[in-house]
Amino acid sequence: MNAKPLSPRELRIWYAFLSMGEDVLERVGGDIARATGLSGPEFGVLSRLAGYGKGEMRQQELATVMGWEKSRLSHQLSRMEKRKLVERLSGDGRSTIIALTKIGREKLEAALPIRAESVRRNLLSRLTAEQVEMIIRVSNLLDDED
Amino acid sequence: MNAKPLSPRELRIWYAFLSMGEDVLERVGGDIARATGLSGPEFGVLSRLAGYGKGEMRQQELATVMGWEKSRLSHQLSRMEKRKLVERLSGDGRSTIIALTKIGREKLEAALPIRAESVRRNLLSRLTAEQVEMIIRVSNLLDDED
DNA sequence: GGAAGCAGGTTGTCATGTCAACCATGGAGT
DNA sequence: ACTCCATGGTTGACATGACAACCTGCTTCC
Repeated sequence: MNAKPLSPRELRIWYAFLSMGEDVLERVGGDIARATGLSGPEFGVLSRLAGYGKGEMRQQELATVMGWEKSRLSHQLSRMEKRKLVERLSGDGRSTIIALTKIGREKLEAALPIRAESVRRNLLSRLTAEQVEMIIRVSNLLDDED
Repeated sequence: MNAKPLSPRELRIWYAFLSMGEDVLERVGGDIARATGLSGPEFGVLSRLAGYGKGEMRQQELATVMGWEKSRLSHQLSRMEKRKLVERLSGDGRSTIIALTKIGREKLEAALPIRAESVRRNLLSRLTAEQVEMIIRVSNLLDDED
């Protein structure tokens, strides 16, 4: 357990891997923010809410589909509630229902085509079919592990 | 300018791309943090400092090689100074020299093999030669664009 | 020499994330 | 009924990040 530090070649691969993700994410997030004022996390919450049923979901379920801890989601929802993007409806006592507001839905509708255009321009249009296959394969690979 | 929303297939690719980066980054960062107590940003600053000359660099130069804004770096250095990982030496009046401390260097030395092992285990060992080529190619592609 | 301007840093404010401690409700088991 | 306790949420403290406003020495240029 005293591995040799990464070689220059290994370092290059590692940095390339890191910058690949950061860069694309920043571009797409920036496009959405400039067009609608929504941040990445805000967009994420709104799109999940809209994607299930009528734009309502139990908070715990929302946390699960987003892959977030409960406290992270609670903080995020508090900020979004202040900005009228979502509202908290009292559930059955120990649970809480999160619902899209009118404003939240409108902003989301405006953001969807922007994201589509940006993802296509910044990522999809630059990938060959083999590269797409690889992304899916590597991603599945990594998801499955311990 | 009213693009159709992403299709389910496009969405799958996008989410796969996102999770690929997040997941690996979280594992490597977690390994380093558990072993040494260093966070990702802290490790980044220390390794850049050690990588150039004797562990000293002008603050502005450090910002450039990290690709960070000056205010982000200033905040980060303040926190790291409080933890005795780096120190600020007065430069020529309008500049500041940032230097590794003994503690900073020791923690960095401890972290390097951990990172190497973790990057190999979580990324490099899972990629074929073609996949490595592709990562470098896609990354270069994306770096060059406006 | 004096005004303008810029480069290098700092600071404040707010959004985002993580972690741990805490609170409240609904059951389970006795 | 009463104690326990797991589940669902909130809160506080702190690290991280982005952005804008603000200082402060040089230079430049007239």
